[in-house]
Amino acid sequence: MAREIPDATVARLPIYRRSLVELASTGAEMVSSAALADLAGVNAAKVRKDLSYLGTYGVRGVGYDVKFLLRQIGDALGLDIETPVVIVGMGNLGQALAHYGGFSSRGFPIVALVDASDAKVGEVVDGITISHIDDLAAIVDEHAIAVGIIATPAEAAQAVADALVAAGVRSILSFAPSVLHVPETVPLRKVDLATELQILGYYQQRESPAEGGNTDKSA
Amino acid sequence: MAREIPDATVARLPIYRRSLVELASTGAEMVSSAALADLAGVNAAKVRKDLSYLGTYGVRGVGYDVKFLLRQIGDALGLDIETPVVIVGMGNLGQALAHYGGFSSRGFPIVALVDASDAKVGEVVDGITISHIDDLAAIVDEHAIAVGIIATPAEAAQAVADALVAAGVRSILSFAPSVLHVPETVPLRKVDLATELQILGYYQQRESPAEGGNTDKSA
DNA sequence: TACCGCTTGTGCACCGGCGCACAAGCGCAT
DNA sequence: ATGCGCTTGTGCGCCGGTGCACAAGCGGTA
Ligand SMILES: NC(=O)c1ccc[n+]([C@@H]2O[C@H](COP(=O)([O-])OP(=O)(O)OC[C@H]3O[C@@H](n4cnc5c(N)ncnc54)[C@H](O)[C@@H]3O)[C@@H](O)[C@H]2O)c1
Ligand SMILES: NC(=O)c1ccc[n+]([C@@H]2O[C@H](COP(=O)([O-])OP(=O)(O)OC[C@H]3O[C@@H](n4cnc5c(N)ncnc54)[C@H](O)[C@@H]3O)[C@@H](O)[C@H]2O)c1
Repeated sequence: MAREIPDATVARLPIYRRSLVELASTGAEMVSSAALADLAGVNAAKVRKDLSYLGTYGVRGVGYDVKFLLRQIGDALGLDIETPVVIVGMGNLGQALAHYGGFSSRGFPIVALVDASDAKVGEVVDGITISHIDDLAAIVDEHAIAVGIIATPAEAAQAVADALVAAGVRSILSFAPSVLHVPETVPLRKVDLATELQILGYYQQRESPAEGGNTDKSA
Repeated sequence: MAREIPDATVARLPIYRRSLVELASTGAEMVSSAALADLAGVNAAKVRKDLSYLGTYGVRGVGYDVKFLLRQIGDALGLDIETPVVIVGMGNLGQALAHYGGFSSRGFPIVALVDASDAKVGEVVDGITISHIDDLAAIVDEHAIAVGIIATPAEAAQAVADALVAAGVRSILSFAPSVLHVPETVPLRKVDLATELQILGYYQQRESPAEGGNTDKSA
Protein backbone atom coordinates (compact mmCIF):
# COMPACT_ATOMS: atom_id res chain seq x y z
CA MET A 1 0.00 0.00 0.00
CA ALA A 2 1.25 3.40 -0.87
CA ARG A 3 -0.52 5.87 1.28
CA GLU A 4 -0.54 6.04 5.05
CA ILE A 5 -4.00 6.85 6.38
CA PRO A 6 -4.29 8.13 9.97
CA ASP A 7 -6.11 5.85 12.41
CA ALA A 8 -8.76 8.43 13.18
CA THR A 9 -9.52 8.74 9.47
CA VAL A 10 -9.70 4.99 8.93
CA ALA A 11 -12.25 4.78 11.73
CA ARG A 12 -14.43 7.33 9.95
CA LEU A 13 -14.27 5.90 6.45
CA PRO A 14 -16.97 3.29 7.15
CA ILE A 15 -19.26 6.08 8.35
CA TYR A 16 -18.70 8.08 5.17
CA ARG A 17 -19.30 4.93 3.19
CA ARG A 18 -22.60 4.30 4.89
CA SER A 19 -23.68 7.88 4.24
CA LEU A 20 -22.66 7.65 0.60
CA VAL A 21 -24.58 4.42 0.09
CA GLU A 22 -27.63 6.17 1.42
CA LEU A 23 -27.00 9.16 -0.82
CA ALA A 24 -26.52 6.99 -3.88
CA SER A 25 -29.85 5.29 -3.25
CA THR A 26 -31.56 8.67 -3.46
CA GLY A 27 -30.08 9.21 -6.90
CA ALA A 28 -27.61 11.91 -5.92
CA GLU A 29 -24.57 12.00 -8.18
CA MET A 30 -22.44 14.63 -6.51
CA VAL A 31 -22.02 15.59 -2.87
CA SER A 32 -20.24 18.46 -1.14
CA SER A 33 -18.07 18.00 1.92
CA ALA A 34 -20.60 20.01 3.89
CA ALA A 35 -23.48 17.74 2.92
CA LEU A 36 -21.50 14.59 3.62
CA ALA A 37 -20.31 16.01 6.92
CA ASP A 38 -23.90 16.60 7.91
CA LEU A 39 -24.89 13.03 7.10
CA ALA A 40 -21.89 11.59 8.88
CA GLY A 41 -22.26 13.86 11.86
CA VAL A 42 -18.79 15.40 11.65
CA ASN A 43 -17.04 18.63 10.70
CA ALA A 44 -16.84 19.53 7.00
CA ALA A 45 -13.13 20.34 7.13
CA LYS A 46 -12.51 16.93 8.65
CA VAL A 47 -14.35 15.26 5.79
CA ARG A 48 -12.21 17.05 3.24
CA LYS A 49 -8.98 16.26 5.04
CA ASP A 50 -9.97 12.65 5.50
CA LEU A 51 -10.85 12.23 1.84
CA SER A 52 -7.64 13.94 0.80
CA TYR A 53 -5.72 11.01 2.26
CA LEU A 54 -7.34 8.77 -0.33
CA GLY A 55 -6.36 11.07 -3.18
CA THR A 56 -7.46 14.28 -4.83
CA TYR A 57 -10.89 13.14 -5.88
CA GLY A 58 -12.95 16.26 -5.36
CA VAL A 59 -13.72 18.96 -7.87
CA ARG A 60 -13.51 22.51 -6.59
CA GLY A 61 -16.73 24.40 -6.88
CA VAL A 62 -18.62 21.17 -7.45
CA GLY A 63 -17.94 18.49 -4.87
CA TYR A 64 -17.32 14.74 -5.00
CA ASP A 65 -18.72 12.12 -7.36
CA VAL A 66 -20.75 9.84 -5.10
CA LYS A 67 -20.20 6.57 -6.94
CA PHE A 68 -16.54 7.20 -7.59
CA LEU A 69 -15.91 8.14 -3.97
CA LEU A 70 -17.78 5.07 -2.83
CA ARG A 71 -15.47 2.89 -4.88
CA GLN A 72 -12.36 4.64 -3.61
CA ILE A 73 -13.35 4.21 0.01
CA GLY A 74 -14.25 0.60 -0.64
CA ASP A 75 -10.83 0.04 -2.14
CA ALA A 76 -9.06 1.69 0.76
CA LEU A 77 -10.92 -0.51 3.22
CA GLY A 78 -10.28 -3.60 1.15
CA LEU A 79 -13.96 -4.16 0.46
CA ASP A 80 -13.38 -4.85 -3.21
CA ILE A 81 -13.05 -8.49 -2.29
CA GLU A 82 -15.17 -10.45 0.15
CA THR A 83 -13.65 -11.27 3.52
CA PRO A 84 -14.88 -14.55 4.98
CA VAL A 85 -15.58 -14.60 8.71
CA VAL A 86 -15.80 -17.30 11.36
CA ILE A 87 -17.70 -16.88 14.63
CA VAL A 88 -16.32 -18.72 17.66
CA GLY A 89 -18.76 -19.33 20.49
CA MET A 90 -22.40 -19.89 19.54
CA GLY A 91 -24.13 -18.82 22.72
CA ASN A 92 -26.56 -15.91 23.01
CA LEU A 93 -24.40 -13.45 21.24
CA GLY A 94 -22.94 -15.81 18.64
CA GLN A 95 -26.43 -16.87 17.58
CA ALA A 96 -27.55 -13.26 17.20
CA LEU A 97 -24.50 -12.43 15.14
CA ALA A 98 -25.00 -15.47 12.93
CA HIS A 99 -28.57 -14.44 12.19
CA TYR A 100 -27.61 -10.90 11.38
CA GLY A 101 -27.48 -10.10 7.67
CA GLY A 102 -25.59 -6.85 8.01
CA PHE A 103 -22.19 -8.50 7.78
CA SER A 104 -22.63 -10.38 4.52
CA SER A 105 -24.18 -7.37 2.89
CA ARG A 106 -21.13 -5.32 3.78
CA GLY A 107 -18.57 -7.70 2.38
CA PHE A 108 -17.99 -9.91 5.42
CA PRO A 109 -19.89 -13.17 4.81
CA ILE A 110 -20.06 -15.53 7.77
CA VAL A 111 -18.89 -18.84 6.36
CA ALA A 112 -18.30 -20.91 9.47
CA LEU A 113 -19.48 -21.28 13.07
CA VAL A 114 -17.48 -22.92 15.81
CA ASP A 115 -18.10 -23.97 19.42
CA ALA A 116 -16.49 -26.18 22.05
CA SER A 117 -19.68 -27.69 23.42
CA ASP A 118 -20.79 -31.04 22.05
CA ALA A 119 -24.33 -29.89 22.60
CA LYS A 120 -23.85 -27.15 20.00
CA VAL A 121 -21.67 -28.92 17.46
CA GLY A 122 -23.76 -30.26 14.61
CA GLU A 123 -26.58 -27.81 15.15
CA VAL A 124 -27.49 -25.78 12.09
CA VAL A 125 -27.77 -22.02 12.43
CA ASP A 126 -28.83 -19.92 9.51
CA GLY A 127 -27.83 -22.63 7.08
CA ILE A 128 -24.41 -23.25 8.56
CA THR A 129 -23.53 -26.30 10.63
CA ILE A 130 -21.63 -25.59 13.83
CA SER A 131 -18.20 -27.21 13.85
CA HIS A 132 -15.93 -28.17 16.71
CA ILE A 133 -13.20 -25.80 17.79
CA ASP A 134 -10.64 -28.55 17.29
CA ASP A 135 -11.28 -28.38 13.56
CA LEU A 136 -10.68 -24.64 13.46
CA ALA A 137 -7.41 -24.75 11.54
CA ALA A 138 -8.86 -26.93 8.80
CA ILE A 139 -11.96 -24.75 8.53
CA VAL A 140 -10.02 -21.52 8.33
CA ASP A 141 -7.82 -23.02 5.68
CA GLU A 142 -10.66 -24.46 3.65
CA HIS A 143 -12.70 -21.26 3.48
CA ALA A 144 -9.72 -18.91 3.39
CA ILE A 145 -11.14 -17.20 6.47
CA ALA A 146 -9.54 -13.85 7.25
CA VAL A 147 -11.46 -12.62 10.27
CA GLY A 148 -12.37 -14.34 13.53
CA ILE A 149 -15.11 -13.10 15.85
CA ILE A 150 -14.79 -14.19 19.48
CA ALA A 151 -18.11 -14.62 21.29
CA THR A 152 -17.06 -17.00 24.03
CA PRO A 153 -16.91 -16.36 27.77
CA ALA A 154 -13.96 -14.23 28.86
CA GLU A 155 -12.11 -17.19 30.38
CA ALA A 156 -11.87 -18.93 27.02
CA ALA A 157 -11.11 -15.82 24.96
CA GLN A 158 -7.32 -15.90 25.10
CA ALA A 159 -7.17 -19.58 24.18
CA VAL A 160 -9.56 -18.96 21.29
CA ALA A 161 -7.52 -15.97 20.14
CA ASP A 162 -4.39 -18.10 20.16
CA ALA A 163 -6.16 -20.80 18.18
CA LEU A 164 -7.43 -18.27 15.66
CA VAL A 165 -3.97 -16.82 15.17
CA ALA A 166 -2.45 -20.29 14.86
CA ALA A 167 -5.10 -21.20 12.32
CA GLY A 168 -4.05 -18.28 10.16
CA VAL A 169 -6.79 -15.76 10.74
CA ARG A 170 -5.54 -12.28 9.91
CA SER A 171 -7.57 -10.11 12.23
CA ILE A 172 -9.83 -10.53 15.24
CA LEU A 173 -12.93 -8.89 16.67
CA SER A 174 -13.65 -9.82 20.29
CA PHE A 175 -16.76 -9.38 22.41
CA ALA A 176 -15.27 -10.98 25.48
CA PRO A 177 -14.60 -8.61 28.38
CA SER A 178 -10.94 -9.47 28.78
CA VAL A 179 -7.51 -8.34 27.76
CA LEU A 180 -6.20 -10.29 24.79
CA HIS A 181 -2.64 -10.64 23.63
CA VAL A 182 -2.03 -11.27 19.96
CA PRO A 183 0.98 -10.80 17.66
CA GLU A 184 1.61 -7.29 16.37
CA THR A 185 0.73 -8.44 12.89
CA VAL A 186 -2.84 -9.33 13.84
CA PRO A 187 -5.14 -6.32 14.12
CA LEU A 188 -7.44 -6.72 17.09
CA ARG A 189 -10.52 -4.75 18.02
CA LYS A 190 -12.79 -5.33 20.93
CA VAL A 191 -16.32 -4.42 21.83
CA ASP A 192 -17.24 -4.52 25.48
CA LEU A 193 -20.83 -3.65 26.15
CA ALA A 194 -20.57 -3.59 29.93
CA THR A 195 -17.65 -1.19 29.66
CA GLU A 196 -19.70 1.08 27.43
CA LEU A 197 -22.46 1.21 30.01
CA GLN A 198 -20.02 2.04 32.77
CA ILE A 199 -18.57 4.89 30.73
CA LEU A 200 -22.07 6.21 30.21
CA GLY A 201 -22.58 5.92 33.94
CA TYR A 202 -19.76 8.33 34.62
CA TYR A 203 -20.99 11.07 32.33
CA GLN A 204 -24.55 10.55 33.40
CA GLN A 205 -23.86 11.08 37.07
CA ARG A 206 -21.67 14.03 36.19
CA GLU A 207 -24.51 15.41 34.16
CA SER A 208 -21.96 16.62 31.67
CA PRO A 209 -22.33 16.35 27.90
CA ALA A 210 -19.54 14.74 25.92
CA GLU A 211 -20.19 12.15 23.29
CA GLY A 212 -16.63 11.70 22.16
CA GLY A 213 -14.17 8.90 22.42
CA ASN A 214 -16.07 6.32 20.49
CA THR A 215 -13.96 5.84 17.48
CA ASP A 216 -10.62 5.43 19.09
CA LYS A 217 -9.06 2.23 20.36
CA SER A 218 -6.06 0.48 19.04
CA ALA A 219 -5.18 -0.21 15.46
CA MET B 1 -16.26 17.89 44.22
CA ALA B 2 -16.53 17.98 40.50
CA ARG B 3 -13.14 16.53 39.81
CA GLU B 4 -12.58 16.59 36.09
CA ILE B 5 -11.51 13.21 34.72
CA PRO B 6 -10.20 13.12 31.14
CA ASP B 7 -12.27 11.14 28.63
CA ALA B 8 -9.44 8.76 27.89
CA THR B 9 -9.12 7.96 31.57
CA VAL B 10 -12.85 7.43 32.05
CA ALA B 11 -12.77 4.92 29.21
CA ARG B 12 -10.07 2.95 30.98
CA LEU B 13 -11.57 2.92 34.47
CA PRO B 14 -13.91 0.01 33.68
CA ILE B 15 -10.90 -1.98 32.48
CA TYR B 16 -9.02 -1.32 35.69
CA ARG B 17 -12.09 -2.23 37.61
CA ARG B 18 -12.40 -5.55 35.84
CA SER B 19 -8.75 -6.31 36.51
CA LEU B 20 -9.13 -5.38 40.17
CA VAL B 21 -12.16 -7.60 40.60
CA GLU B 22 -10.12 -10.46 39.21
CA LEU B 23 -7.23 -9.61 41.52
CA ALA B 24 -9.48 -9.39 44.55
CA SER B 25 -10.85 -12.83 43.83
CA THR B 26 -7.34 -14.23 44.04
CA GLY B 27 -6.98 -12.78 47.51
CA ALA B 28 -4.48 -10.07 46.62
CA GLU B 29 -4.72 -7.09 48.95
CA MET B 30 -2.26 -4.70 47.35
CA VAL B 31 -1.31 -4.10 43.75
CA SER B 32 1.40 -2.03 42.09
CA SER B 33 0.77 0.16 39.08
CA ALA B 34 3.04 -2.13 37.08
CA ALA B 35 1.03 -5.23 37.96
CA LEU B 36 -2.28 -3.53 37.26
CA ALA B 37 -0.93 -2.14 34.03
CA ASP B 38 0.00 -5.64 32.96
CA LEU B 39 -3.46 -6.97 33.70
CA ALA B 40 -5.16 -4.08 31.96
CA GLY B 41 -2.81 -4.16 29.00
CA VAL B 42 -1.62 -0.58 29.32
CA ASN B 43 1.40 1.46 30.35
CA ALA B 44 2.25 1.65 34.06
CA ALA B 45 2.72 5.41 34.02
CA LYS B 46 -0.71 5.74 32.46
CA VAL B 47 -2.24 3.70 35.24
CA ARG B 48 -0.68 5.94 37.86
CA LYS B 49 -1.75 9.11 36.11
CA ASP B 50 -5.27 7.79 35.59
CA LEU B 51 -5.63 6.82 39.23
CA SER B 52 -4.22 10.15 40.34
CA TYR B 53 -7.30 11.83 38.89
CA LEU B 54 -9.41 9.96 41.42
CA GLY B 55 -7.24 11.08 44.30
CA THR B 56 -3.97 10.24 45.99
CA TYR B 57 -4.81 6.69 46.94
CA GLY B 58 -1.50 4.94 46.40
CA VAL B 59 1.24 4.36 48.96
CA ARG B 60 4.78 4.91 47.72
CA GLY B 61 6.94 1.89 48.00
CA VAL B 62 3.87 -0.31 48.45
CA GLY B 63 1.16 0.20 45.85
CA TYR B 64 -2.62 0.47 45.95
CA ASP B 65 -5.12 -1.23 48.24
CA VAL B 66 -7.19 -3.41 45.92
CA LYS B 67 -10.53 -3.20 47.70
CA PHE B 68 -10.23 0.48 48.44
CA LEU B 69 -9.31 1.27 44.85
CA LEU B 70 -12.19 -0.84 43.64
CA ARG B 71 -14.60 1.22 45.70
CA GLN B 72 -13.11 4.49 44.53
CA ILE B 73 -13.41 3.54 40.89
CA GLY B 74 -16.93 2.30 41.46
CA ASP B 75 -17.83 5.61 43.02
CA ALA B 76 -16.29 7.59 40.19
CA LEU B 77 -18.29 5.58 37.66
CA GLY B 78 -21.45 5.91 39.70
CA LEU B 79 -21.69 2.18 40.28
CA ASP B 80 -22.51 2.62 43.96
CA ILE B 81 -26.16 2.67 42.97
CA GLU B 82 -27.90 0.42 40.47
CA THR B 83 -28.77 1.93 37.11
CA PRO B 84 -31.94 0.45 35.56
CA VAL B 85 -31.85 -0.17 31.82
CA VAL B 86 -34.47 -0.57 29.10
CA ILE B 87 -33.82 -2.36 25.81
CA VAL B 88 -35.73 -1.09 22.78
CA GLY B 89 -36.04 -3.53 19.87
CA MET B 90 -36.32 -7.20 20.76
CA GLY B 91 -35.03 -8.78 17.58
CA ASN B 92 -31.92 -10.93 17.30
CA LEU B 93 -29.68 -8.57 19.17
CA GLY B 94 -32.21 -7.39 21.72
CA GLN B 95 -32.97 -10.99 22.71
CA ALA B 96 -29.29 -11.78 23.14
CA LEU B 97 -28.77 -8.73 25.28
CA ALA B 98 -31.81 -9.54 27.42
CA HIS B 99 -30.47 -13.02 28.10
CA TYR B 100 -27.05 -11.76 29.02
CA GLY B 101 -26.34 -11.66 32.73
CA GLY B 102 -23.24 -9.48 32.49
CA PHE B 103 -25.19 -6.25 32.75
CA SER B 104 -27.10 -6.90 35.95
CA SER B 105 -24.00 -8.24 37.62
CA ARG B 106 -22.20 -5.00 36.83
CA GLY B 107 -24.84 -2.69 38.23
CA PHE B 108 -27.03 -2.24 35.16
CA PRO B 109 -30.11 -4.42 35.65
CA ILE B 110 -32.40 -4.73 32.66
CA VAL B 111 -35.81 -3.88 34.02
CA ALA B 112 -37.88 -3.42 30.87
CA LEU B 113 -38.07 -4.57 27.26
CA VAL B 114 -39.84 -2.67 24.50
CA ASP B 115 -40.76 -3.31 20.87
CA ALA B 116 -43.06 -1.85 18.23
CA SER B 117 -44.23 -5.14 16.76
CA ASP B 118 -47.52 -6.56 18.04
CA ALA B 119 -46.03 -9.97 17.45
CA LYS B 120 -43.40 -9.31 20.12
CA VAL B 121 -45.40 -7.34 22.66
CA GLY B 122 -46.60 -9.60 25.45
CA GLU B 123 -43.89 -12.17 24.89
CA VAL B 124 -41.84 -12.95 27.99
CA VAL B 125 -38.07 -12.88 27.70
CA ASP B 126 -35.95 -13.82 30.66
CA GLY B 127 -38.78 -13.13 33.04
CA ILE B 128 -39.68 -9.75 31.60
CA THR B 129 -42.75 -9.10 29.51
CA ILE B 130 -42.17 -7.08 26.35
CA SER B 131 -44.09 -3.81 26.37
CA HIS B 132 -45.18 -1.58 23.53
CA ILE B 133 -43.05 1.38 22.56
CA ASP B 134 -46.03 3.67 23.03
CA ASP B 135 -45.88 2.97 26.75
CA LEU B 136 -42.21 3.90 26.95
CA ALA B 137 -42.64 7.10 28.92
CA ALA B 138 -44.74 5.41 31.59
CA ILE B 139 -42.31 2.51 31.85
CA VAL B 140 -39.27 4.74 32.16
CA ASP B 141 -41.01 6.73 34.81
CA GLU B 142 -42.23 3.73 36.76
CA HIS B 143 -38.85 2.00 36.95
CA ALA B 144 -36.77 5.17 37.15
CA ILE B 145 -34.89 3.97 34.10
CA ALA B 146 -31.69 5.88 33.42
CA VAL B 147 -30.23 4.14 30.37
CA GLY B 148 -31.79 3.14 27.07
CA ILE B 149 -30.28 0.58 24.72
CA ILE B 150 -31.31 0.87 21.09
CA ALA B 151 -31.41 -2.42 19.19
CA THR B 152 -33.81 -1.55 16.43
CA PRO B 153 -33.12 -1.26 12.69
CA ALA B 154 -31.24 1.88 11.70
CA GLU B 155 -34.33 3.47 10.17
CA ALA B 156 -36.15 3.50 13.49
CA ALA B 157 -33.17 4.49 15.62
CA GLN B 158 -33.61 8.26 15.55
CA ALA B 159 -37.28 8.05 16.40
CA VAL B 160 -36.51 5.69 19.24
CA ALA B 161 -33.74 7.96 20.50
CA ASP B 162 -36.14 10.89 20.49
CA ALA B 163 -38.70 8.85 22.37
CA LEU B 164 -36.12 7.76 24.94
CA VAL B 165 -35.00 11.32 25.53
CA ALA B 166 -38.59 12.52 25.79
CA ALA B 167 -39.30 9.74 28.26
CA GLY B 168 -36.53 11.01 30.49
CA VAL B 169 -33.76 8.50 29.91
CA ARG B 170 -30.42 10.06 30.86
CA SER B 171 -28.03 8.27 28.53
CA ILE B 172 -28.20 6.04 25.46
CA LEU B 173 -26.25 3.15 24.00
CA SER B 174 -27.05 2.43 20.36
CA PHE B 175 -26.28 -0.59 18.20
CA ALA B 176 -27.95 0.80 15.13
CA PRO B 177 -25.60 1.73 12.28
CA SER B 178 -26.76 5.31 11.93
CA VAL B 179 -25.91 8.80 13.08
CA LEU B 180 -28.09 9.86 15.97
CA HIS B 181 -28.80 13.36 17.19
CA VAL B 182 -29.55 13.84 20.87
CA PRO B 183 -29.38 16.82 23.22
CA GLU B 184 -25.94 17.70 24.58
CA THR B 185 -27.09 16.70 28.02
CA VAL B 186 -27.66 13.09 27.01
CA PRO B 187 -24.45 11.09 26.75
CA LEU B 188 -24.58 8.80 23.72
CA ARG B 189 -22.30 5.94 22.76
CA LYS B 190 -22.51 3.84 19.66
CA VAL B 191 -21.39 0.32 18.88
CA ASP B 192 -21.34 -0.54 15.22
CA LEU B 193 -20.13 -4.04 14.51
CA ALA B 194 -20.03 -3.72 10.74
CA THR B 195 -17.91 -0.61 11.10
CA GLU B 196 -15.51 -2.48 13.35
CA LEU B 197 -15.08 -5.17 10.72
CA GLN B 198 -14.42 -2.61 8.01
CA ILE B 199 -11.75 -0.96 10.12
CA LEU B 200 -10.11 -4.33 10.61
CA GLY B 201 -10.29 -4.80 6.87
CA TYR B 202 -8.11 -1.78 6.27
CA TYR B 203 -5.29 -2.82 8.57
CA GLN B 204 -5.51 -6.39 7.43
CA GLN B 205 -5.06 -5.66 3.75
CA ARG B 206 -2.00 -3.52 4.39
CA GLU B 207 0.43 -6.35 4.60
CA SER B 208 3.50 -4.72 6.07
CA PRO B 209 2.94 -3.65 9.68
CA ALA B 210 5.87 -1.31 9.09
CA GLU B 211 8.04 -0.29 12.00
CA GLY B 212 6.58 2.98 13.18
CA GLY B 213 3.22 3.73 14.68
CA ASN B 214 1.42 0.71 16.01
CA THR B 215 1.82 0.51 19.71
CA ASP B 216 -0.82 -0.96 21.95
CA LYS B 217 -2.51 -3.91 20.22
CA SER B 218 -3.56 -5.45 23.48
CA ALA B 219 -6.03 -4.07 25.91
C1' DT C 1 -12.56 36.69 -22.71
C1' DA C 2 -13.30 38.34 -18.10
C1' DC C 3 -15.72 37.77 -13.98
C1' DC C 4 -18.19 35.59 -10.14
C1' DG C 5 -19.80 32.28 -6.88
C1' DC C 6 -18.92 28.06 -4.91
C1' DT C 7 -16.15 24.23 -3.03
C1' DT C 8 -11.91 21.93 -2.43
C1' DG C 9 -7.33 21.20 -0.33
C1' DT C 10 -4.28 22.48 3.28
C1' DG C 11 -1.26 25.51 6.39
C1' DC C 12 -1.36 26.47 10.97
C1' DA C 13 -2.14 26.95 15.73
C1' DC C 14 -4.24 24.63 19.50
C1' DC C 15 -5.36 20.75 22.49
C1' DG C 16 -5.63 16.36 24.63
C1' DG C 17 -3.20 12.27 25.44
C1' DC C 18 1.05 9.60 25.99
C1' DG C 19 4.97 7.83 28.29
C1' DC C 20 9.76 8.66 29.79
C1' DA C 21 12.23 9.79 33.56
C1' DC C 22 12.98 11.43 38.06
C1' DA C 23 12.28 13.38 42.60
C1' DA C 24 9.43 12.48 46.64
C1' DG C 25 8.07 9.37 49.99
C1' DC C 26 7.17 4.94 52.45
C1' DG C 27 8.58 0.66 54.97
C1' DC C 28 11.88 -2.41 56.44
C1' DA C 29 16.40 -4.08 57.83
C1' DT C 30 20.34 -3.18 60.27
C1' DA D 1 18.62 6.35 63.61
C1' DT D 2 20.29 5.67 59.21
C1' DG D 3 20.25 3.84 54.84
C1' DC D 4 18.31 1.20 51.07
C1' DG D 5 15.08 -0.58 47.82
C1' DC D 6 10.80 -0.03 45.91
C1' DT D 7 6.78 2.52 44.10
C1' DT D 8 4.08 6.56 43.54
C1' DG D 9 3.00 11.09 41.55
C1' DT D 10 4.00 14.25 37.98
C1' DG D 11 6.80 17.62 34.98
C1' DC D 12 7.81 17.82 30.39
C1' DG D 13 8.55 17.17 25.59
C1' DC D 14 6.35 14.83 21.75
C1' DC D 15 2.73 13.45 18.62
C1' DG D 16 -1.60 12.78 16.46
C1' DG D 17 -6.04 14.91 15.81
C1' DT D 18 -9.02 18.96 15.13
C1' DG D 19 -11.08 22.76 12.92
C1' DC D 20 -10.53 27.59 11.40
C1' DA D 21 -9.49 30.24 7.67
C1' DC D 22 -7.94 31.13 3.19
C1' DA D 23 -5.84 30.65 -1.31
C1' DA D 24 -6.40 27.76 -5.34
C1' DG D 25 -9.24 26.19 -8.83
C1' DC D 26 -13.54 24.86 -11.38
C1' DG D 27 -17.98 25.82 -13.89
C1' DG D 28 -21.12 28.89 -15.48
C1' DT D 29 -22.47 33.50 -17.29
C1' DA D 30 -22.37 37.71 -19.82
N1 LIG E 1 -24.97 -12.00 25.14
C1 LIG E 1 -24.74 -10.70 25.17
O1 LIG E 1 -25.62 -9.91 24.91
C2 LIG E 1 -23.41 -10.19 25.53
C3 LIG E 1 -23.26 -8.85 25.81
C4 LIG E 1 -22.01 -8.35 26.15
C5 LIG E 1 -20.93 -9.19 26.18
N2 LIG E 1 -21.09 -10.47 25.92
C6 LIG E 1 -19.90 -11.32 25.94
O2 LIG E 1 -19.88 -12.15 24.82
C7 LIG E 1 -19.41 -13.42 25.17
C8 LIG E 1 -20.45 -14.44 24.84
O3 LIG E 1 -21.64 -14.14 25.53
P1 LIG E 1 -22.87 -15.12 25.47
O4 LIG E 1 -23.98 -14.48 26.20
O5 LIG E 1 -23.12 -15.53 24.05
O6 LIG E 1 -22.35 -16.37 26.31
P2 LIG E 1 -22.89 -17.87 26.25
O7 LIG E 1 -22.47 -18.51 27.50
O8 LIG E 1 -24.32 -17.86 25.90
O9 LIG E 1 -22.14 -18.53 25.04
C9 LIG E 1 -20.79 -18.85 25.07
C10 LIG E 1 -20.54 -19.95 24.06
O10 LIG E 1 -19.15 -20.14 23.91
C11 LIG E 1 -18.91 -21.53 23.87
N3 LIG E 1 -17.53 -21.77 24.30
C12 LIG E 1 -17.02 -21.78 25.55
N4 LIG E 1 -15.71 -22.03 25.53
C13 LIG E 1 -15.37 -22.16 24.23
C14 LIG E 1 -14.15 -22.43 23.57
N5 LIG E 1 -13.01 -22.58 24.23
N6 LIG E 1 -14.16 -22.50 22.22
C15 LIG E 1 -15.30 -22.34 21.55
N7 LIG E 1 -16.48 -22.08 22.11
C16 LIG E 1 -16.51 -22.01 23.44
C17 LIG E 1 -19.91 -22.14 24.79
O11 LIG E 1 -20.12 -23.49 24.45
C18 LIG E 1 -21.14 -21.28 24.51
O12 LIG E 1 -21.90 -21.81 23.46
C19 LIG E 1 -19.08 -13.36 26.64
O13 LIG E 1 -17.71 -13.08 26.79
C20 LIG E 1 -19.90 -12.21 27.13
O14 LIG E 1 -19.27 -11.58 28.22
C21 LIG E 1 -22.31 -11.01 25.59
N1 LIG F 1 -28.10 -8.96 15.26
C1 LIG F 1 -26.84 -8.60 15.27
O1 LIG F 1 -25.97 -9.41 15.53
C2 LIG F 1 -26.45 -7.22 14.94
C3 LIG F 1 -25.12 -6.96 14.70
C4 LIG F 1 -24.71 -5.66 14.39
C5 LIG F 1 -25.64 -4.66 14.36
N2 LIG F 1 -26.94 -4.93 14.61
C6 LIG F 1 -27.87 -3.83 14.57
O2 LIG F 1 -28.73 -3.92 15.68
C7 LIG F 1 -30.01 -3.54 15.31
C8 LIG F 1 -30.95 -4.67 15.59
O3 LIG F 1 -30.54 -5.83 14.89
P1 LIG F 1 -31.40 -7.14 14.92
O4 LIG F 1 -30.65 -8.17 14.18
O5 LIG F 1 -31.79 -7.45 16.29
O6 LIG F 1 -32.67 -6.69 14.09
P2 LIG F 1 -34.10 -7.39 14.08
O7 LIG F 1 -34.77 -7.00 12.83
O8 LIG F 1 -33.97 -8.82 14.40
O9 LIG F 1 -34.85 -6.73 15.30
C9 LIG F 1 -35.29 -5.41 15.27
C10 LIG F 1 -36.44 -5.29 16.29
O10 LIG F 1 -36.76 -3.92 16.46
C11 LIG F 1 -38.17 -3.79 16.48
N3 LIG F 1 -38.50 -2.44 16.07
C12 LIG F 1 -38.56 -1.91 14.83
N4 LIG F 1 -38.91 -0.63 14.86
C13 LIG F 1 -39.10 -0.31 16.16
C14 LIG F 1 -39.50 0.86 16.83
N5 LIG F 1 -39.73 2.00 16.18
N6 LIG F 1 -39.60 0.81 18.17
C15 LIG F 1 -39.35 -0.31 18.84
N7 LIG F 1 -38.97 -1.47 18.25
C16 LIG F 1 -38.85 -1.46 16.93
C17 LIG F 1 -38.67 -4.82 15.53
O11 LIG F 1 -40.02 -5.16 15.81
C18 LIG F 1 -37.70 -5.99 15.81
O12 LIG F 1 -38.18 -6.79 16.84
C19 LIG F 1 -29.97 -3.18 13.84
O13 LIG F 1 -29.80 -1.78 13.72
C20 LIG F 1 -28.74 -3.88 13.37
O14 LIG F 1 -28.14 -3.19 12.29
C21 LIG F 1 -27.35 -6.20 14.89
